[in-house]
Amino acid sequence: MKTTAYQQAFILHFGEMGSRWGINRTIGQIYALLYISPRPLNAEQITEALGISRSNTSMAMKELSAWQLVRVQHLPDDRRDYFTAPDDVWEIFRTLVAERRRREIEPTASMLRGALVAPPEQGDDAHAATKLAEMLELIELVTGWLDDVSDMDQRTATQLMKLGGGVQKLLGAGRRKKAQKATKNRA
Amino acid sequence: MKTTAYQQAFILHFGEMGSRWGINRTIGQIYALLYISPRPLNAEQITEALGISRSNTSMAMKELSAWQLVRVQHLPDDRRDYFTAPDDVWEIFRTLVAERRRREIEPTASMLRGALVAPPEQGDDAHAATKLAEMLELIELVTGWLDDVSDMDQRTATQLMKLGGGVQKLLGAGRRKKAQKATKNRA
DNA sequence: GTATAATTTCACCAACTACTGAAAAGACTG
DNA sequence: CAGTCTTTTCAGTAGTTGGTGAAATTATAC
Repeated sequence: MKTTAYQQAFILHFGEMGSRWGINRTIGQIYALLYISPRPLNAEQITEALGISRSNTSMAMKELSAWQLVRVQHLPDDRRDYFTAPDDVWEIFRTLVAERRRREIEPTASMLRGALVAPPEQGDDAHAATKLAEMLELIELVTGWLDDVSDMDQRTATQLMKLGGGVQKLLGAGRRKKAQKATKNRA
Repeated sequence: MKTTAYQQAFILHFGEMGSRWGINRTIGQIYALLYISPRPLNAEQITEALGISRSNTSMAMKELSAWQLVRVQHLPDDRRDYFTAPDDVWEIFRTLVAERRRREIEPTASMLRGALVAPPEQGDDAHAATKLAEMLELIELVTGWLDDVSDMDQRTATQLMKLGGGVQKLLGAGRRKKAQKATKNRA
């Protein structure tokens, strides 16, 4: 497995962005490689393409599997594992949203729910409880919405998002804050 | 400045989640503290409340300011800086979305645009270019939508999100993937 | 069973990040 | 301006994370 300069640019970018996205360089690179690869790759090919150690590849694949971002498959007469990224970006997007929600938001939502079971009613604690409630409400609103969108097929979701601020017309109200904007011609 | 056990729980949770959110413990704790504090706090109070060093507080405030997540204000006859988090969660949410977008998505979108100015037309590079285009399209769709929602006032956005999958009725199409769901009674 | 191929685990080292205390810089007062 | 209060910077260090090679484990073949 050798990669072209064109592919390299993309792979290296994902590696660098990895730290901002909370994943490590190796994982970012591997995912980029799998995403653009026209065929499944085995661990050895990945190792060679990226110039990393075999064990590093192994650990990264484990992590990517935990994120449910890769599929394993097998070729006839070959017992090595071959990996692919789903080829539908929309599916990848949904998986990412679901996993990030589970890891980064759900624990907080559940802590907040716990703190609000018997909210204090006096003093600064009462004020704190009010703020926690506001935060929880927003979290539930947004995650609920994300659930709804994840349940849509790509076509519907696309339609919905392209509609953008235009949805207000449908809702009947006309409360835009900053007049026009990009909205208009994305449909 | 001392914190109650109730406040502590919230603050410590944010500190722990910090690593998952890509911020450090100190920053998570400080933000939690400011968020629930009924009044502005100065650096010394924060330092004391969290049991960290004064210099750590200073660096954290610099970082939070860079994220535009805190406001500085002054009290009469007191030359220390007093910090607050915006008290509207919706505003905080918008800031977070905008900043994450700027730091975590925009660099990639711009790299993709660059790679697609003169896309290769043959072989594996051509396939890669197709995948990059798909990714860019999704990114633009989602960020465009986020822009639209950020421009809405909280009321409108809430209404929109509560509507959830119900928007499909408005759109006229009926393509839900997994029949009903939580959607129904959130309005 | 033994041999071989493929994968995973893990102790170790390197690189990076978070935090501190001390010193410097900046801002205001009289 | 000297003195004081406040904030910032920074070198050093502790703690964490990332990546490797060697060894162990698992899976298949003969």
